[in-house]
Formats: sequence, C-alpha cells, structure tokens
Amino acid sequence: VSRRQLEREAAKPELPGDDTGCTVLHVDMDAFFASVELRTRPELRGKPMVVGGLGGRSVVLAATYEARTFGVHSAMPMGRARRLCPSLVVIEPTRGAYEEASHGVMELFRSITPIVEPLSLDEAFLDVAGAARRLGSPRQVAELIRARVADEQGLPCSVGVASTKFIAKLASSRAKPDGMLVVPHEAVVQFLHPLPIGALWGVGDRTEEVLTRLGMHRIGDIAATPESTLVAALGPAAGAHLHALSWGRDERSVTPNEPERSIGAEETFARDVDDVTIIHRELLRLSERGAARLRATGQVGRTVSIKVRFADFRTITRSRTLREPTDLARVVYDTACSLYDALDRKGALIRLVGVRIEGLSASAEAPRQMELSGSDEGWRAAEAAVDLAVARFGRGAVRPAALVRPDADRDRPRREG
DNA sequence: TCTGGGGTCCTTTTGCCC
DNA sequence: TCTGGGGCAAAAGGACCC
Repeated sequence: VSRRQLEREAAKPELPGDDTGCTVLHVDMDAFFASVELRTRPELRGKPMVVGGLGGRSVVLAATYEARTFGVHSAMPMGRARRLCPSLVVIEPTRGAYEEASHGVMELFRSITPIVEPLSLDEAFLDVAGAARRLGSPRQVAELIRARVADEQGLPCSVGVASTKFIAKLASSRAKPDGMLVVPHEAVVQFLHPLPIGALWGVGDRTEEVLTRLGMHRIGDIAATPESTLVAALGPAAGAHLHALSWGRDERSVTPNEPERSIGAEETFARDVDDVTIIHRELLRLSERGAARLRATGQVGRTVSIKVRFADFRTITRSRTLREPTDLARVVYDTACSLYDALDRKGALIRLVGVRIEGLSASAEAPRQMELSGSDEGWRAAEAAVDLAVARFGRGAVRPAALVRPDADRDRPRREG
C-alpha cells in the first residue's frame, strides 16, 4: 500500500541539482511485461490492460498505467482486477519475450558501463563513475539511457540517480512513469524523511504493522528512534539496517556477476489435489525443469527442498542435503518424493507443490565421486541425451515415461523400448 | 479480495559433537 | 553418570522483493 502511496503522493519535487558524486543509477522498466506486449499490439495502447493468466487462480503480473487508474495493480487477484475494471484487457504472459527484452536492455546497459547489477528481469543498478569522461555527468548518462532504451527497445523506463543504491531505487520509483530523478547528496535526508515507512526497502506489510504500532509513520520517525528500539522490535539485522537506511546510509556497492543461490520451480494446481500420483508426476516435472537448468548453467546443487501449500494456504517446506551435489533430475526427483512421502498429511488437499535446489556450485569444481556401480553415470548419460534431444527437437520431444499419460498415444503404433 | 512464480535473506529450532 | 554448554550445520519457517 505504501509503495503505491509513494508513487502517487506529492508531485515530483525537482530537486535543484547537482549530480556530483551521484554515480549510482537505478533503471526500472515501466510496467515491464505490459510494455513488452504493447510493442506487438499497438492497438491496445491507451486501454487498460494487464498481463496475467486467464485461469481462476491467477494474479496480475503487470498493469499499464491506464489500468492503474482503476486501482488495478500487480499481485492483485485477477478476479478482483476484472471487477474493478470491467473493460480490462487481459493478455497471457509470454515469458520468452520478457527474457529476450530483458537481455536486450541489460546488454544496452553494459555498453554504457561494465558495472551492471541486474536485480530482476526489469531493473538494474549501474555504476557510472567511470563513464563521466566518455558520456558526461550522471544526469546526462541517465537521459542517454532513457533515450536509447526508448529508441532501440521501444520500451519506457525510469531512472533514479543518487550516491547510494537505496536512494537511487527510491528515486526511480518516484520518477515513474517514464521519468528521471536526481537526488543530490546534500538533499538525501530532506528527500527521505517525509516518505512513508513502507517506502523503505525491506519494510513490507508485517514490519510496517510493527512500526506503526510503535507510532512511526514516516521515515523521519524511524530516523528519530534509537537503534536499540528498532533492534528490539525487529531483530538485529533488520533493526540496524533500517536505521542506517533512514539516514540515507547505504554502503553497498554495485556488484556485477552475483552468482545464483538457488534454482527452483513451483506450480499451483488449477484445482486442489489429493491424488498422490498426480503430485508425484508434478514433482517429476518440476525436478526435471530444475535439473535441466542446473545442467544448462553448468551447476550442481547439494540441497533439495520441496514446498507444499495446502488448500487453506498454510505452507510448509522440507529439505534434505545430499552427500554429493547433483544435477540429475532422477536424484532430485527421488529426494523430493521421499520428502513428500514422509509428510503425515495423507489425503490432505494440496494447492501447490514446488521443488528447489540450493547450495549451488559450478559443476566443474564440485567434487564428484565416481560410484562403482556406475548407476548415476547411466542416468547422467540418459539425461545428457535428453538435453541434446530437447536442443535439437524442442521441449516436449522427449519425456520421462511417468509424464506420458497412459492413454495419450493409445492410437499410435507402439513398440517396446 | 482470496491470494503466481521466481527468488533472497534472516531467525529460530534442532540435532550432533566435543 | 549426570549435566551443561559452546559451536556448527542443517532444517524449517517467514518476511520481503519484483
């Protein structure tokens, strides 16, 4: 709520200004998924539109600014969005297009400076200290980026310019849509303190509730509170962190090439499920997806965890750490099933299952012990063959037997194999 | 209003070893 | 034998972000 307040409240104050030392840029694409769709659907421009699934359990992934005037915003259940805006146009997401567009803008950023830290598909921090001689002041670089993203990608974005990551991120959110905001170093506290507490990075619904109960509403209120009080209320890490941020202190540097920590996949069923064979089949699909991504990125993982969401939305996780890291769907799947089968929730209605692999390392340097039986090597060869076939013939060309519906190919000639 | 899917990070609990 | 307790890693949960 407060994040939206932030975007709405107070017309953008043009801080007079000098951008000296403001070497951190935060670039945030506007309504990213929706903007990508509009490139190929110009007839929808100006209409309220969202990207999101059509199923009964989907949520809004991105909303155009026209849709936002109806109160529609991302993460909102689709049913509610449709009720708020009966004329809403809903477009099904096309993930590949967003990944491609994201890759395009990230490459564009890297042509400006090598120090690019992507945060998600649609936003990144850039350190432009080294670009001054070649491209000009941070403000000029920011405008250059906006112009080039518009020209070369056909997409709108907003840019925040400041001396720290956190202020740059706040600045970009206040610059939206399709704008730019520089927060000079001397203006940081004046910029920060009137903002609602929810604007602080790391303050979500829960933390906001705690702080509100303590009588804090603006970032300035947090700044005026002793750090010890915050630590007592929120824990050492969050307390110290928020106190520092409330004074604009943020030492974190822009660091490219952050390694991934985990890879996973999850799926909400269209209807709640209690059939174990359906759950196992889903665990297999998700394990396959995860393991394929491990192999594609040359990584192995040591901990397998599953997530189970019950019909009442209560969510649990279970995990097991393997003796040897793996990139094999077979191993991930066996572990996931064994974790699932150990739950004593026989017959409970399940809404969602997920599989995640953690403790990642590069497969070349990961210790791999040869097993005498060679059984893992057999699976490795089989899964490498699957990767190859998928690369050649596309996803869906090769499927493990459990994924093939018994009646799916009944009418086709079949032979043993 | 009825809640997706991809993640990160922090905290607490638990079991184990010494 | 009983009793702590420190240190550690793994497990579980939860808040948060886009």
